[in-house]
Amino acid sequence: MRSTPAAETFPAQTPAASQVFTTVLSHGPLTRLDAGRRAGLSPAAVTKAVRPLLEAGYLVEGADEEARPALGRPAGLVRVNGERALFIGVKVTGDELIAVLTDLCCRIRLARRTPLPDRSVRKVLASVAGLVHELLVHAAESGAPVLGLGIAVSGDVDRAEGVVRYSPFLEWRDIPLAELAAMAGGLPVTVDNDVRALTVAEQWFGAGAGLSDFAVVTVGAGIGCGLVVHGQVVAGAHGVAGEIGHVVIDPAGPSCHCGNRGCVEAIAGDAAIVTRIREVTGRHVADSAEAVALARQGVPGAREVYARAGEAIGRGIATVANLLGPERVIISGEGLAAYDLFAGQIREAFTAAAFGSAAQCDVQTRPLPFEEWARGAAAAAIQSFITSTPRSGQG
Amino acid sequence: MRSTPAAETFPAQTPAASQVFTTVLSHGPLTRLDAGRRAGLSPAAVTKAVRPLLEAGYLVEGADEEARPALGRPAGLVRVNGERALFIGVKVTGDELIAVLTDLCCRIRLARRTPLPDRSVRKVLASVAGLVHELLVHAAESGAPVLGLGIAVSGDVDRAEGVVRYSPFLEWRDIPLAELAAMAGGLPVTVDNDVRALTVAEQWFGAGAGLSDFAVVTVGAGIGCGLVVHGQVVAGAHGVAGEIGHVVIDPAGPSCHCGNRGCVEAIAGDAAIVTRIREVTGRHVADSAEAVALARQGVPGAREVYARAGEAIGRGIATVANLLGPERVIISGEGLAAYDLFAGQIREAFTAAAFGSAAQCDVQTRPLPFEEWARGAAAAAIQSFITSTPRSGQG
DNA sequence: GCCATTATTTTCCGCTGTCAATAAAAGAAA
DNA sequence: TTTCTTTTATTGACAGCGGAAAATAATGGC
Repeated sequence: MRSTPAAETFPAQTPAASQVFTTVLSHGPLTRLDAGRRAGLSPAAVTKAVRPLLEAGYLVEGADEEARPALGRPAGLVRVNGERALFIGVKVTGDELIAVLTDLCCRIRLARRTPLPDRSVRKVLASVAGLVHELLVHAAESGAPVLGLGIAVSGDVDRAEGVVRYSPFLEWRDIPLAELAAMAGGLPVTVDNDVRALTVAEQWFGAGAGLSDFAVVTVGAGIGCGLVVHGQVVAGAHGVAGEIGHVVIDPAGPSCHCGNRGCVEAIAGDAAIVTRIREVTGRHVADSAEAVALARQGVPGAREVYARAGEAIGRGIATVANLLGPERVIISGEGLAAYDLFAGQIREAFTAAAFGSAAQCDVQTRPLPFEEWARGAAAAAIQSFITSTPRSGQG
Repeated sequence: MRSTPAAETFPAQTPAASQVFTTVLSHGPLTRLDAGRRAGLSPAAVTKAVRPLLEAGYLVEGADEEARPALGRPAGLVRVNGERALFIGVKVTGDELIAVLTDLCCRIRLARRTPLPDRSVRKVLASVAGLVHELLVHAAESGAPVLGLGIAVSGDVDRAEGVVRYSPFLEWRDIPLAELAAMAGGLPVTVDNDVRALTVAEQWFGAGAGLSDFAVVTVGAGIGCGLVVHGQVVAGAHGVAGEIGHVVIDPAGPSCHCGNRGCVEAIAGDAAIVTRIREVTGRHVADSAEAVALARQGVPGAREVYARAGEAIGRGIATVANLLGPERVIISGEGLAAYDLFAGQIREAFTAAAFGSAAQCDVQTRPLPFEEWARGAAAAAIQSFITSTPRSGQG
């Protein structure tokens, strides 16, 4: 039954050990005292938690040369040994696969992309296996073991079960992807929704580190949103959450594929912008790159389309802020390439529509290189590896 | 410094004991086995947790006469002894105080309301003290001790600190209400936002019992929303959360006191409906009761105003469902008196605007008697009492 | 009366994290 | 150089929580 080899498991048996490790992972090198303070543990507990992790090579010690206070015993810093383990993350889009090899600190070692002519589960799995193999070969040279594979798919994904319930882009329904991929690749597999995976990456390795309530908004072909509330990623009781793209901004707006009018996505999604610019300028516009170019050239009407998109996004973010009161909102996504075209409107619309002190929410932007989605998948795999119970876990 | 007497504390030292008690509180009489199953504990742990609570009188045993399976040792049911302790909840509105005396199961024993001619902190405290005294006298007859006072106020309230940061209705800013009321009344005081308090009541004693993700939407003078995500009430990083009333539904809609146009509250709030019906029908309409009457009589235009309000509420709820994917939404509030006038539209708009399986969310309505807000305050007090750490807690 | 069956309690037992005391690693003072 | 002071890390004893398994309890059926 189990074709996957008994993979290495993470030597953090106790809650405290997990706690300490993730704290060090997210907050860089820390003294044992600081780690304890952050994790709410006594120094003694940190010492005990750290030892097996040092022995297993997941943590390393290194003293901080500069910035040492003149008095007292110098602090010994503890940090995660990124070299200790590698992970692979794969993002499956409608027409291509993006894969990255990362270390334990989720730093990208290598990225690959390959077109995906066929969306059948079989073919996708074969392509994934091919990419994974390629990355494994590279990883073998570095000597570090690859300990997990994360796969990110848009749509309704049940991470705990490893099942893709429904992915409209891929036209998949109830595919036990984790199991299938584990059989093909021999690695423990984590499957998650793409936006949630990206949110995990921000939560552990990005601008969300240490925050208990924040949101990630992705702007691109679709408009998505990952939410962290009470320190946990929101998954939704029925698999749907963070659908900011289908929040209705203007009931008189353009119609959306979801059946409504004036969704954020129907105004600010890539396709919507391209279509609208085509209509407004009368020119032929092939893709968003051209749309951006037209707007930057100052072609009449094109700028306004972006302005309107920015307004829609800003309103959507304000809605999230009004409902959840996050500490921070991180805007990211491929669409950020056009950020200069709508940044002002996003901020303006957000400030106008945020209620009371919800406006205090810190709205940031982060560039999103194309491998970022795949990195999110790797982050999910890292998370699974670290939090996996050391019992006989199945792929 | 401490003018409050050393009040009785809840004898649940261990997490397991708290867990078991709240489980029994929310899910009625349970066998020890069932309680353990629900709380994720072994039967042995339940026995140990239950004993001190029985001894202290917070729990009582009672066998279930009917519905006993023919075989095996009959189960001994454990339930909360409501008589063991009483709590007082007070809701402060702009023009009146509502107070209730409840038992430990949050069942209302007595309700009182009194007009509030003056909103100064001094006067409000005096009125609260008067009402509390009156209820205390009644409570004394029953012999059960009153162990906590909850105060619910609309606006930005920091429950942990017991401070009202800003309440627009009362025009209060940074009032350490818990401390002030504790000095006046001699009871441990919990101060919370009114909608959050109501949400706590639903979470522990109502339709949210046992759910880890749900929302409470209140319809009335304002449109509010309390959220429970991952089993905890959402408070917002900056004190604002659940502001569904100021989610913009229609940028071309009527202007709202918050400065925007087309907020849910600007369409479906009591004042908005009355104003609009006045405009549409040309008649004099004094308050919502008259507005409802006109709509029920079939006066042309009045019904449509309610229909539009229902649509706005339904859209707002759909927005919550799209973003958070709650298991259930509980609609409540004074405005529910007009439920027959907009129920259809709420449901319709919700179904239309909910994305994908977010539409599976169970939308319920619950009548909201006038004392319900005060009961929410009592629920908050009960929660504080039960979860209070048995260290030297301050009032 | 004995047995099967289910509920509850008891009796250990492992394990976790805290506490308080101790060691370690400096620079400062003598 | 020695000794102090200061801050960090470690150690070992310890309390207590919750689990596993075995014992006990309460029934109805045979």
